[in-house]
Formats: sequence, structure tokens, C-alpha cells
Amino acid sequence: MATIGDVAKAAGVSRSTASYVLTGKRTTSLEVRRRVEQAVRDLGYTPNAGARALATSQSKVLGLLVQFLEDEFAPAMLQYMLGVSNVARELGYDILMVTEPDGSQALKRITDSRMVDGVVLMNVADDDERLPVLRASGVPGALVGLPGDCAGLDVFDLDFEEAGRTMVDHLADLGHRDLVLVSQPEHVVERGGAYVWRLRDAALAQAKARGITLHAEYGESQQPAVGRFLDDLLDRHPQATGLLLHNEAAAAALPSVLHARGIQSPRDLSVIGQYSDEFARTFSLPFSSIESAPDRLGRMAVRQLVRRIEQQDPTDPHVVRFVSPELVDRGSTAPPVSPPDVRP
Amino acid sequence: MATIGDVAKAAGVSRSTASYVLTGKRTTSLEVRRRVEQAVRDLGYTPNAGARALATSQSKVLGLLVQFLEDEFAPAMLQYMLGVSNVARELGYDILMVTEPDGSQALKRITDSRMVDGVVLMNVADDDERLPVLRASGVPGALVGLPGDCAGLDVFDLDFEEAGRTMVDHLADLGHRDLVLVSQPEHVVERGGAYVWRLRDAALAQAKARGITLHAEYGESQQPAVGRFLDDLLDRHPQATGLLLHNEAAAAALPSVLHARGIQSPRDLSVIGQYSDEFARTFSLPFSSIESAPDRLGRMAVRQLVRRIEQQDPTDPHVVRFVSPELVDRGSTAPPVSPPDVRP
DNA sequence: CTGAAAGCGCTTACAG
DNA sequence: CTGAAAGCGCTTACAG
Repeated sequence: MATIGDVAKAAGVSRSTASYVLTGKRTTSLEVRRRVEQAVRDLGYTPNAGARALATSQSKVLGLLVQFLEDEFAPAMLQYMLGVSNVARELGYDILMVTEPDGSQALKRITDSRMVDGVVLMNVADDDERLPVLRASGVPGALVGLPGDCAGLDVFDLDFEEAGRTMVDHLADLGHRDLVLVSQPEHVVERGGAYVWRLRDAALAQAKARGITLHAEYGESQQPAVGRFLDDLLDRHPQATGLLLHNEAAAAALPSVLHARGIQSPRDLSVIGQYSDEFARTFSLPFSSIESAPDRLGRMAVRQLVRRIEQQDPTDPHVVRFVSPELVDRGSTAPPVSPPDVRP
Repeated sequence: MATIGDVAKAAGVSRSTASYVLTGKRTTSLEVRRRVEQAVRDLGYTPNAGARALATSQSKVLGLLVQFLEDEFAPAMLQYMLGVSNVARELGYDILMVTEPDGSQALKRITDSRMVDGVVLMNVADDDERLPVLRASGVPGALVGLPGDCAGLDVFDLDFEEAGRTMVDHLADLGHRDLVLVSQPEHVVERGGAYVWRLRDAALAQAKARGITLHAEYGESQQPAVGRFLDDLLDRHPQATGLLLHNEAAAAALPSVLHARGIQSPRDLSVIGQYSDEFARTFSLPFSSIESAPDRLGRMAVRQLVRRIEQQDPTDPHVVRFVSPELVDRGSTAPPVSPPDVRP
């Protein structure tokens, strides 16, 4: 590979001048600029990334820390990742994707070695063990997911409280009085997946406020367990007329379960989920849903991260931003046929 | 951050000695080794990745080039990516994930700048425009997917011909004589997605050899188009008793379509697909399938790539390896109820 | 078994 | 407007 020395020689200038033409960090005569640019083309010169990183203390790489946990729904992650990756490239950064189970160690490795200028953390838990490492590293970080303590961090997440309330309100407004919520598996809660209880607690509070019943349950994440779970659930709640799904695997499994039981939606049961529209179209999920906007969250996180990396103003206040959920109507909800309570 | 100079000073040795202790590239006295290791711990020293890359010409990073194309099924990609990422880390490499639409340019960028020691190419097309760039770069590369010309490359793919034959044989052995194959959208073929025609052509040939009818069609990749397509398909082939799905979106959409038409599988229609078991369990796909083994392919590709990077023996012959498909029985196939031809 | 020195390929004050 | 030189933080022949 050609070096900047080769370019300088070919253009008849010094290495520093060649460098300045490349970086544009000082004015150069048109003539010199032209000769250097010609040499760059002739030699097919590309700067050595390691050398540049060493000299500038900037790698132009962002770390993307993802965890694929047993009970969590992997494909949703992909949409966040694509939002992150695409906008990063637009802003001139590459993505170092880290999938190790031990996120703290991975984070320490990539920040201490200065491989990355900043990091995006996904699957953030309430008491995420990566956060102390991130804070100690001095490297800017943006989170997707809300931790218990946001101090010193830029945080982006869907407004799960609002999502929970919206789901309850939507069905309550239609006249439903007995609902069931299926959340992610309980393991996710134990791991500190705050989005589970944020939606759940808000939904329960809203149901209470509106004087209706909401049975909140934790589901499963894979077949055959999730199918059996749903079947059992419907056995246990025969009076329920509305189903809230905060669980993608359950949303995918539900149509067959309903079919096998001869239940039609929305005629016999109103159903509303929480996942992205992209997701619904790819996997033929027929239920109305709260849009989770994963790529939008990923994009927001990276924009803020890059802003912070490049402005270097530590006094700039950190942000915690919640994206408002939007309801996508797919016609799977309707007023209940028979009133849940038979009034005299 | 501490540098190796700080470590050397703290340990009372020269920088070169400290470095040798770290790399283990020459013998050191136990005493010196202990002092250096203590200093490393005390200072929390981690080598600067850029400096090391500059000095060794090795970045310890692999490029992973993925493309998320409109008509292709994104979530399947994720499983390959995880196989790649996990085994890379086991072998001491990080992953630079590149999702740019212009793969050639991206490949040129990351290889010319020496950001990566090798690359894994996914979604490889028959006449993939990234391959000339890869060959010119001199950087080792491993492909997932079979291109028209494999010269100088390590190639890994599922044996799609065998998969097509297996699907046909399975249904033919059960007595089916009129089958329909739903492939990926035709766009994928136009882009050079060889896996589509490899499975399709082999299935057609096998059907011919066995004297049965196979109608080969191209499907859609998303709702609502894929649902309409399947419905129309069943209208057009009322005599078919078996359905072969080489199209994940179609597999996800089919259960509702069958339900709406009052068709039961396998009683009225035998169905066999081609996707990973992981996938079937996550998305509740109820059909028997040919396992696509994505993480296994990803792992194989990285192992070979790292072997090639580290041995540096250009005479080592390149490999083209096909993984044999395996049938996972989910009970969605059975002998046809009524013989397709009513014989006198 | 260890150290002083050169070099990897850039960028960037410092001079002119 | 341009150049010579130092420096980023490592590794690795070369000496001893």
C-alpha cells in the first residue's frame, strides 16, 4: 500500500503538506492541492487507519454493544442495530459490533484500547453492570433502554409507560372491562429489563384508574412453551375480552392458538401488541400494535453520541429522551360482543 | 491512559522488555515478568490498539459485510452474524460490521485502510461485484454464499441442490404427485441470489426424474403482498397436495391463509419449508423444514478465515464447503388423502 | 536474559 | 503558503 510519503514524493511536496491537503486543516495553493489529489488517485492512496488513530487519538469507530440473551427476542435487536449502523456511516463512523455475553469486560477492552471513540449500549438493564465501566472509561456513551441511574449518560427509549396506558385506554374506550397482559418472560424482569415493568406497572395503574380489571402475566419466549402458555392463559381467563401483548413470540404464536380454539379476533377477542410495523409485515403478525420505532431510536442515539464526541463540551447537559408510542391499527380490536358483567 | 512506558517505569525495566513480557515473544526472567505483570495490574494498562496495529500490521479485527436488501429476509442474517461474531471473539478478533448498500466501496475502504485483517462476505451474489475488490485487496476473505467464480476464495454454503432434492423426495416418497414450490421473490434471482435457483433447479430436475409435477413460483417478501400471493397460488393449483417453501415470509404467512381457506395441514396439504430450527421456534412456524444451519456456516467461515490469516501460507488450497441439509420433522407432511390422479 | 534505537504511517505545532 | 521535525504508542531486529 502507498503511504503518505509516496503521495508526497509523487506530488513533489513534503509529507506535511500532503497531509494538510488530505485533512484540509490549513490552506494550500490550488496547484499543490491538484498535484496531491492527482497523486492520491494515481496511487490509490488510503490513509492507514491505525496510524491516523494513533496520531489523532480518534478511531472514527463506534462500539455497538449488543447482548443476545436467552429469553429476549433477538430479531427486534436487528432493527436497532441497522438504525445505528446506517446513521453512523452517514456521519463518518464505522461500527465495531460486540456480542460477547460479558459486556463489562468487552466494554473495558474496546474503550481502554482506544478502539472506539464512543459506544452505544443496547439491552440496557435497570442496574446495568456496564454503566460503571462506561463512566470510568471517559468515553462518551449513548444508551438504548432506560437504566435506574442516567447520570452522565444520553438515554433513548420508547415511552413504555405511555405505551402501557395507550393499550389499556384503547381497549377500555371500546368498552372492554376485563383484560389480560402478556409480558416478556419473568427472567427478563429478573435481569433488570425495565421496559417490562414500566409498561406493566403503567398498564396496571391505568386499568385501576379506569376501574377495569387487568390480569398481568409473564409469557414465554419460544415454541413449544409459548403456545402452551397462551392456551393455558385462555383457559384461565375465559371472561377476558381483550389481550395485550408485550411479547413478540407470543404475538407470533397467538394466531394458531386462537385458530385451534375456534376463537376469532376481534369478534371473540380484541388483541393489541407492541412491536414495530416492519416486524408485523415481515412475520405476518395480524394484530394492531404500538409501534416500537427501533430504527428511529438507534438513529437518535448515534446522532447524539457523535455530537458529543465531536463537540467535546463536557458541560453540555445529558439528555433522556422518550419516543412517544403510536398506535398502528390492523383491525384486531373491536367492542366486546357481550358485556363482561351481566347487569340486571 | 497508561502507556507501555509507564508500565516499564513502574516495573523498573525497559519498554522493550515490558513489551516482550506482554507479547511473550521472548523468554524473560520470572522476576521481571512478575514485576511487569504487577505494574500492568496496578496501572490498569491496556495496549493502544492503533499503535499495536501500526507496529504489527495486524488489527485483530475482521470485517463483516452484510447487506439488508429490500426483498431479502433480514432476520435470517442475524443468525449468521451471531455465529461469525461469537467465534471471532473466541479466536481473539473483533468484528467491524458494515451494512452499507455499496459493499464494494465499503470493502475497499476497510481493506485499504488496514482496519481489518480479513473479511467475511455475506449475501454473496452469483456475479458479486465485491469479489474483484476483495481479490485486489490481498486481504483474506471467506464467503457465505456461492458465487459463480470461487477462485482464490474460501466459500461456505448450505447445499441448496441437496435441499431441493430432499424436499421433493420427502413428499414424493409419501405419494404426492403434484407439488408447488414457492421461492424467494424474483428480484432476488435478478440480483444473482444463486441459492434461489440452485434449490429450484434441483427440485425441478428431481421432480422430473421421479415423474411428478412441480410448479415453481416466485413469492413475495412481506405482508400484505405475500398473503395475497399465497391465496392466489392456492386458487391456481387446486390439485396440488404438497407445498415447498423456500421463503421465510411465506412460511410465516401461510398458517393464516390456510386457516382462512379451511385447509388443514397435513390433512389437506403437506407443507415443508427451508429455514433454521431456531427460527421456527421463535416465530412459531409449524412446518417441517430443512435446517439451514446459519450459525454453523458463520462459524465455519470465520474459523477458516482466521486459519488463513494466521498461517499466511498462500499455497494452502482454498475450500468450497457445502453443509448437508437435515430434515426437521414437525409433522406437517403426510400421504395425500386422495390420489391426485383417479385411476380407473 | 535485557536495553537502546529504529520504525510502523500518520498529524501538527513550530519556523520561515 | 510550505517544510523539517517531533511525537502518537507500540514492536522488533540488533547488540551486548
